[in-house]
Parts: sequence; structure tokens; C-alpha cells
Amino acid sequence: MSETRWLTSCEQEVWRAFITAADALTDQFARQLQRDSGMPYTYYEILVALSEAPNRTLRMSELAGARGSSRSRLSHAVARLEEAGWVTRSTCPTDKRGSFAQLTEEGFAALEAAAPGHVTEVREKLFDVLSAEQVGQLGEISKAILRGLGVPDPPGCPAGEPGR
Amino acid sequence: MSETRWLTSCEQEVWRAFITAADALTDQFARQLQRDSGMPYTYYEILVALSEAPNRTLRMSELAGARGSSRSRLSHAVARLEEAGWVTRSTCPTDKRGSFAQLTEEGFAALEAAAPGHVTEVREKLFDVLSAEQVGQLGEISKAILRGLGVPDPPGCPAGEPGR
DNA sequence: GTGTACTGGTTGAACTCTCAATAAAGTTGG
DNA sequence: CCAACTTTATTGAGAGTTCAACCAGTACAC
Repeated sequence: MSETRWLTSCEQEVWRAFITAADALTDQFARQLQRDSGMPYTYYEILVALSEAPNRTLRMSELAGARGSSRSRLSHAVARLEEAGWVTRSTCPTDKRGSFAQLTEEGFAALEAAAPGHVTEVREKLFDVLSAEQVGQLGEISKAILRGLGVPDPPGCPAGEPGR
Repeated sequence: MSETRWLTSCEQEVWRAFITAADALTDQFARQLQRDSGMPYTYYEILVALSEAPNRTLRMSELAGARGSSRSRLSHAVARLEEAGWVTRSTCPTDKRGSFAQLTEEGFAALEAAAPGHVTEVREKLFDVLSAEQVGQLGEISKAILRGLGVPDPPGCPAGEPGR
């Protein structure tokens, strides 16, 4: 054990600004979604993940792994989503321990209804306040953090592509 | 109402990397604190805010405002911190509606015990994985986001100060 | 003064998340 | 084959957050 390497005042400032901004931002999005679409942000993410999967279906464990969610959390969440009629569960025929979660039409409709408001919020509160250069920097910084945490980052846009 | 301005694929990638990184990072810190010091991150922040206040005392509303916490949340949290013996409450003599929260010696000791582990985590998982340039960029980006959200950012280090 | 509105803070219920325990199905090695 | 282990998913209790409702106490008006 060595001595604690304390933060310099500059680092402290950056740290506080970052944690405050990240927190306020996620809070903003969570509230917007809850208010306008009646779903927590984590549930929205589940619906998004399912909507992008082949046949709009994923194993519970894949769904949990897709974002850093625990199995337990997912069980509770999907139970709730099933109540809402947005997802159905079925057991895997080849491995009877496993469960599939599938997005229903209602779930997809709910997602489509929620998406515009959410995207608008992300654009206004994040991309509109940053320069193109800063957006690039933020991407690099985020990836560096993810690497440091041992989270695999998805491959992406090779810096210069027009996009969409 | 105009058309939704959707995200380009590059923007999507940055957005996901950012939200994932911010999430994983805060999660990491929250777990580390809970595991090693038995307190949630928000409680740690409350103790920090109190420790920096004159006489280690703040009005409940100031404490709530200091970070984006609701009054209700603070009431519950401080009630819990009082149970733990880390904070005491007293009514304001000039305005009998108001309450003061004051950090106890035990609370200060708990904070001092928790700080090194937390700071070490912040250094390893954030500052060690970024270049000095990126740290500066992250500071600017965070401040821009805060401005966009209407959150006043504290004044700071004028770019070039050695720090601490 | 009394009525009205506002502010500071607390409370309770509903909900989400975490952690530990559990059940059930699959895997491995003698 | 069967016992020990691992994996997949669920469950229940406990803790924190949110939202709405709620008391005081204060401020402003007439």
C-alpha cells in the first residue's frame, strides 16, 4: 500500500464538473422519459436493446450483459415490462434454464412513441452545446474510460464519416 | 413542433460510449464506497458538502441545492445519517421552519476514513487513463453541458495552474 | 389583525435496485 | 450412473429515491 495520490485543485475541479454534469444529464433524461413516456430510463434501454436484436428477441443473460445490468435487476424489470404488455417471456427449448425476452408490438410502439422526445433531449442538452471537435474528444475520452474499466467498447465510426 | 433531428451514426456512437462510460464509472465508485465504507455515494457527497461548510453546518435547503438533490431525498438521507451518528439536526433560531444539519466528529472521522479509497479509485479509473490534454477537454465539455442545463458551475483553475 | 399565498422541511406509499438465497437445468469426473 | 460444480434465472427482504400530500412558519395584502 502506497500513499494516497490526492487530486490537485485542478483535477478536483474537473472531477466535480464531470460528475455533476454526468449526473445532471442522466437525471434530466430519466425525468423526461418518466414524465413523457411513463418508463424509467433503464426500461427504455431494455426496449432499445430488444428492438435491435434479431427477431426482437434476446436471452435474459445477453440482455443483462448488453448493458451492465445484473440478472436480478433484469428479472425484476422484465417482469414489470411483461405486466405492461411490452415484453413476453418464453423458455429456451435447447436449454431449459434459459429464458427469451421478446419485444411485443405494443412494446415496439411504446418505444417508437418515446424515442423522438428522448432523442430531442439528447440533441439539445448534449450535442447542441458542444462543438464538433468536442464531440470527437468526448468520444475518445469515453472510450478511454471504458477501456480502463475493462468494458469492451463497440467498434465505430472512423473519424470523418458523414454519418447516419 | 418541428421534425425530430435524429442522431447520426457517429453521434449515436459517441452518445452510447459516453452514457455507458459515465454510468459504469459512477457505478464503480458507488460500489467501491458501499463496499469499503458502508455508505452510498450520495451520503458521501452530503458528508463532503458539510465538511467544507463553515462550522461544518448547512441549512437543509442549501445542502439540497449544493448538489441537485430534492428536499425530500435529503430529509430521508439526513434522517439516516443521524441514525448513524454522523450528522445532527437542529432548528434555526431565526426562522423556525428551517433546520441545520451539522457534521459530527464521528461523521468527519467516517469521511476521513472513506476518502483515500475513493480518491484512489477516481485517480485510477479516470485521471490515469486520460492524458493531461484530455483532462482539460473533459473539464470544458462538462462545463458546457452544465451551462446548457442551467446549472451554475463553480469558478476554477485558469488553465495552467500547477494545482494543490 | 386576518386571509391568502409562499417557503422550508417532513412524511408515507409506490417503485427500483441490490444482495443473498434458492430452484432448476446443464456439465464434469470418477 | 451419480455426486459435485457451474450456469441461468427467479424470488424476497432491505435500502434509497420519487412523488404527492402535508404541517408549520413566514410574508404580503387588505
